[in-house]
Amino acid sequence: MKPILHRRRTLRDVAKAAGVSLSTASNALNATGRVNRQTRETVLQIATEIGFMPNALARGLLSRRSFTIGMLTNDTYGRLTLPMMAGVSESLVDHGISVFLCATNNDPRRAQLHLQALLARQVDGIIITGTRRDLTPAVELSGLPVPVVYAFAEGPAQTISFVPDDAHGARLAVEHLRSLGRSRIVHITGPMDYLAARIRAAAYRQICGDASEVRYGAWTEEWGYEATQAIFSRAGDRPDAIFCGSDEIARGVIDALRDLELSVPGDVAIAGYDNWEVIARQTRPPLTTVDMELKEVGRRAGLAMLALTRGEEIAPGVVELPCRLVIGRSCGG
Amino acid sequence: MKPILHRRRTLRDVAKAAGVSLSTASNALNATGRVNRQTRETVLQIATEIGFMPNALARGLLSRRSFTIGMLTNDTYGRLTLPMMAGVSESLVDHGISVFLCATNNDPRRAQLHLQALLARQVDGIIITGTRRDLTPAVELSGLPVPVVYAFAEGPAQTISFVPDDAHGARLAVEHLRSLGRSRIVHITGPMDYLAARIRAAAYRQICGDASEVRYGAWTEEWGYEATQAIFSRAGDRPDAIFCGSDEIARGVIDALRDLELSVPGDVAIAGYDNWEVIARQTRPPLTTVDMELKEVGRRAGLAMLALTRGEEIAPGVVELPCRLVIGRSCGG
DNA sequence: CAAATCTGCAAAAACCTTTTTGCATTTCTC
DNA sequence: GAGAAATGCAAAAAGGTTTTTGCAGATTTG
Repeated sequence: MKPILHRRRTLRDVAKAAGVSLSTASNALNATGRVNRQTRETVLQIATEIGFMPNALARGLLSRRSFTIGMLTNDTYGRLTLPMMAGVSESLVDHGISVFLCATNNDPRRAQLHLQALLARQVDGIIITGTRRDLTPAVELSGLPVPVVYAFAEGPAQTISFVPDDAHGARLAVEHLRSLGRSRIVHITGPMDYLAARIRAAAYRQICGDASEVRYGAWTEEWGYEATQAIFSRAGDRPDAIFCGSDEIARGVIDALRDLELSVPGDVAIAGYDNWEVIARQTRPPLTTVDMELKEVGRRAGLAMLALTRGEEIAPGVVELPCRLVIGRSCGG
Repeated sequence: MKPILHRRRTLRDVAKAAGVSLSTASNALNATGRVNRQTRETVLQIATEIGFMPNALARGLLSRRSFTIGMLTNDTYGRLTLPMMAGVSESLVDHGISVFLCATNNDPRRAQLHLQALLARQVDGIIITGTRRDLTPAVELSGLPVPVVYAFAEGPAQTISFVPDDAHGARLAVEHLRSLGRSRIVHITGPMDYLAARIRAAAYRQICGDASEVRYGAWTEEWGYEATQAIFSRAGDRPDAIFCGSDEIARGVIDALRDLELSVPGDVAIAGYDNWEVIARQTRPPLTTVDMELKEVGRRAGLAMLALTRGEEIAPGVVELPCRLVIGRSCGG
């Protein structure tokens, strides 16, 4: 298939058709300078008639702003990136900014390649997103000629980052469980080398005090199953609630409880984390879980970027954004 | 934080530092024209020294090719888009092409907005991705000044589309089940208004003939559970295998079988569809499932786009790409 | 009514790169 | 050693837009 590539219309076409000069046509379209009302209307009408659309390349060349930004992600799966992307887009599309998405696949060489390409394209800024908040970027980013913002990843000192408030998320879940009368709550979560896991565990410990018990492992269903088996096979008091570090873990936990012939939430209440809809909503019972509001994280990062590209100053630091508790049926109440 | 925005280096800077004219500098860097070896080396060295990087905007303005493409998606969740995006990127990044990702959220107004922006940015082409192959795009795309390619969506006549070969995927699963000695296979799948569901069902029917039974419903775990309950609560022969239209359905089916105290794969073998890793691998037992090779779909779409932007001709039509069977333990064997 | 102000438009410069053309030198050929 | 060819570089044009400057003619002011 060979598409008909009719040459795109330029300002010159508009000017010629309207019988005015380039500058007048430009002024008319942008409502700048001094243009007679009648003239302006003629130009506007002709512009829409022939489908004129200003060439963003030429514009960017002149203004030294491309009205584009780059987003570098190492997420191959998309579960974190796309919601954030939606937030970024949402905050920027109305300001005429488009987003280059670059998947690095955790390959430093590829990341470097993408970065070079973005800079060559004169992006106005770069947003780095990670799959965990304590991941060092695969590429050197200091001394760039454009502002950098981190989303779902903590940048180095003197940079700006937006991350979910893990402590807040953990408190939401744990306090919800306690408000429902549960007192023997254990916490099954992911690997200890995840900063997010440690922060959530600390928040949980602060609330539950001496009664607290944290089990670090993996972000998998299997680990949730295994940990639950271990917990319920030993002697002594049995927990009446489990706060899980992810919805996948929660799912494994519920599976194990079913095999142990314990009811959820009757015998044990379960709280998840992530609000990964496909899991959370389809688990039986549907999970009560913590939503990290990734879209909002993206939106805030986009807004910060917008301010920076305008030359406004923003205080560096890590901004922690509140989470939201999604009520399912796994905690009862 | 106010970043230090040291002005980006231009070719003029290089030329001045090297003591040559703009044209010579350009020729030296691009290995065009006639340039003395010594001069060229000097220019090259200075260019790397001061970190010169040609301005893609200026380049694009001149060459009338921006070396960018736009990707329009209505997938909010990201499960389909990001793998395809990775494939698209992979086939294009080495040719110096970057990708604008635009999430339309199924909102025609937003889609139109993104489309306008892409055209203004002089993209060399547009890739449309859908969440199902029979989805009409939210925006008018005929008569565009740039080539359009569809990925995981069938475009109208005279366009180019790449989709997974649903019939092939279904055959892979069903024939695998049969090769393991299963003969009473039922098919539980999603809504009948999905073309993909109908194609897979037809392929399944062709193999199983009179013994075939298709249950259309929803792409959910719940539906899988419910359909399984219905099938096994009636009188007559019980199936020894279930071919599921999605991994989520498969999961619901397995759940139901467990409640019926039937073993998987001992009593009933289960095949899924999608190879949605988080589900497929973490189900107990891990699913044998069909992978649609989304990355390859994206890669092929990218390659087609590349050819089109070079002015090569490509025959229109729907290209169906083979699927791959991923062996888990849910079918035994 | 002369001077000052305002109005409407055009010309030209600028953004940064690539490519074509042109002009001196130098090197080769007979 | 004279004409032809090759070499090395610079100047200029082009791509599409925005913005500054300039210049007439119309209108207002004292």
